[in-house]
Amino acid sequence: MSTDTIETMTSPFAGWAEHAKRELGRSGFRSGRARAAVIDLLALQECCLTAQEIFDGLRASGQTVGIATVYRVLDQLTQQRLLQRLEFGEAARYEPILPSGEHHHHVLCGDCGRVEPFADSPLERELDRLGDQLGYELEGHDVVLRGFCGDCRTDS
Amino acid sequence: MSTDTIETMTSPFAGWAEHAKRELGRSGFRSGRARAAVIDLLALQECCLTAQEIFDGLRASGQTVGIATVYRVLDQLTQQRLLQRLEFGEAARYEPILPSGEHHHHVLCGDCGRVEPFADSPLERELDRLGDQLGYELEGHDVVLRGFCGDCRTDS
DNA sequence: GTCAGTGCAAAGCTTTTGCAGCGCG
DNA sequence: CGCGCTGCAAAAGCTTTGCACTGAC
Repeated sequence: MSTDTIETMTSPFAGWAEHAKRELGRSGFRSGRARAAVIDLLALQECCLTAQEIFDGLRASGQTVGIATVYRVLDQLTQQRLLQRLEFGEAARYEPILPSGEHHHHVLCGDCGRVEPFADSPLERELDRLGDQLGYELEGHDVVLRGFCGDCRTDS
Repeated sequence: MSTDTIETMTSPFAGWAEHAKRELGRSGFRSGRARAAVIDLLALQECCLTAQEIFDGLRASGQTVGIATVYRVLDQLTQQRLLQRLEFGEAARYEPILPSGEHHHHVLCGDCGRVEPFADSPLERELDRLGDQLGYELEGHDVVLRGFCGDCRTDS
């Protein structure tokens, strides 16, 4: 509150921090400084972060949180289905799961390294259909597109 | 050669070993015992393997190959676009890329841990369409479905 | 003969675990 | 005031790198 910037207001994860804390309380977790800091930082993002990025981000804002605690918090939140764990390349990335069930996937540029989110309903329907077809009770799915973005593409 | 089993004949990656070796030669790589062993083992698989599984598999068949060499070979093959690197969970997995461009995706069971391949043309078309729509020149994509297989599902 | 290919051991990273102390409920 | 939450340091994977030696061309 108080001095939130425009960026904060337009974050796709607005309201998620409160949701997450409420859910944790409901599940019997106690509240703590470090966990609140991690949750608040995640809620301000546009897209997914690594544990190290979270650790550095908190450091930069003057908050000291042990890296082990960052990992523990990410693990708890993932198990409570409040975070989605993503695995591209080096380190695992995490991003909030919205209570609405809305979610997106990622497209990576192999040249500049950018990670962009995108959402698409037909794709979601197709994936659900596939789960049924395979006889699986689906719990989630990841889609990662790799290529070259508009700025980096060669168009040989 | 010599005592190939039926399984070998029906492997989805039949012919890939020769293709891979030919491509490497064409790119100026010299041939070597360890690399040939890794390539031959991969060509016999149904689905993706981890570096450790390859190392153990070679050991089991009496071939000694350093784990570092396994990683180096996997890295070279991936860079030559002869292998696809996949990242679910713990360790990275690798599987042959067929020259025909045919490929499949994976569905994981969260209970028994099984990994099954599946292919679906409508999904591929949808993903290509999305790349265009996003302004990306797509190079590849990964799709991972997570859930519970027919044997493990609860169907509450 | 030269230089890529290989094995072993050591180093590097990400992630997890042990343990002592702090603080929420 | 008990037990969960935290931080630090150590440990535990997976993966990469350094180096000396072997072997392909």
